[in-house]
Amino acid sequence: MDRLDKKILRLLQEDSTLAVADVAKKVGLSTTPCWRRIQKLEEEGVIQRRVAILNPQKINTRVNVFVSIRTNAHSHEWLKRFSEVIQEFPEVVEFYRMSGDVDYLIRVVVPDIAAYDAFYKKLIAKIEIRDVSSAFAMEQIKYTTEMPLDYMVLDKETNSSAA
Amino acid sequence: MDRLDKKILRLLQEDSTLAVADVAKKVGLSTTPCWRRIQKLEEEGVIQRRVAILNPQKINTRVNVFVSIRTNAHSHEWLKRFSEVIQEFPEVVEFYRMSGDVDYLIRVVVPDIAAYDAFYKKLIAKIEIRDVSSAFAMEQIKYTTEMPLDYMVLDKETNSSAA
DNA sequence: TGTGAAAGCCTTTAACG
DNA sequence: CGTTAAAGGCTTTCACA
Repeated sequence: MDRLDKKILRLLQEDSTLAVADVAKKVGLSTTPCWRRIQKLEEEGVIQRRVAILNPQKINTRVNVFVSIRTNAHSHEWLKRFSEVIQEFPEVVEFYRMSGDVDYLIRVVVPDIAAYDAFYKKLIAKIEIRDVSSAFAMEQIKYTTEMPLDYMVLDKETNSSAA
Repeated sequence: MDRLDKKILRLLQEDSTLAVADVAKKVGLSTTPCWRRIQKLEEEGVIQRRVAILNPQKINTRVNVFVSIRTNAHSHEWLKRFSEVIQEFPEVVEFYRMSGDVDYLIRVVVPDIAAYDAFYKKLIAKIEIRDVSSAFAMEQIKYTTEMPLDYMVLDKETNSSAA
């Protein structure tokens, strides 16, 4: 991966409907090499997928809840079961194993507090959890799927050659 | 929005490279009406954008940090400034105003703890914050841009008519 | 690796039930 | 609102530098 791949990724992270020819123009390439690069980035799994991002307002999932979970069952078995349970819920859009005093953190999207309560009841009915604490977001000020590309490790461009 | 729009959204949330004809087939429509529906969903802003999702591993942003922020400057001015500062950082991918004892919650993506420390220093150099506490994720178990569509409010399908 | 052009597929429009 | 079919554009491939 080099500077041009990075430019391509930057563009496609913003808008994946861009035509290959347009991407090519913007990065200063003609279509075929640009197409080949995009292809390669997909094969290598750098580009994982292309998706439509929906407006949460319009689909009635405007409330974000962060749920901190503590457990005493630190077994592999419990985590496996917990994982499976969580994956089943489409309301859970993010799920992290944490360091520190909280064991797991999940982000849940729902229309309102009542729906969160229903979700919560369904969750604790399915698996035993020592301690759950919920924090409600009043407002989502920023949300993006664009990752910073500043940390990308680029191949040394010692000259014009590459692998 | 009706049941068919919902199906279309479900498909495009998963994979926006699907050809209109394929979407049409899957929802049991022919291409033109399906195309018109997708067009409308975009115009109405239900579909906000189409983006490429990158693999965090490959672009060296595998570490997620959740930063809880408390402030005593509860003024509109302070929030405006804070917002602007945060938006500037590509490492901040989510930003919420919270209820409860934490005022703001942000998710930061970086390659490692050292990079987080550098980010942290840049942040506090730019704006005064009363209290910052960082929680590191050891593992991202689930991350999806797919929102649950179960809460969507559908038009009453009393018969076959619509607006 | 890059260029330019040809082939084929998809999107988009139009004409019509 | 649905269908079928034609037009135009984009992706993808190929031959070549």
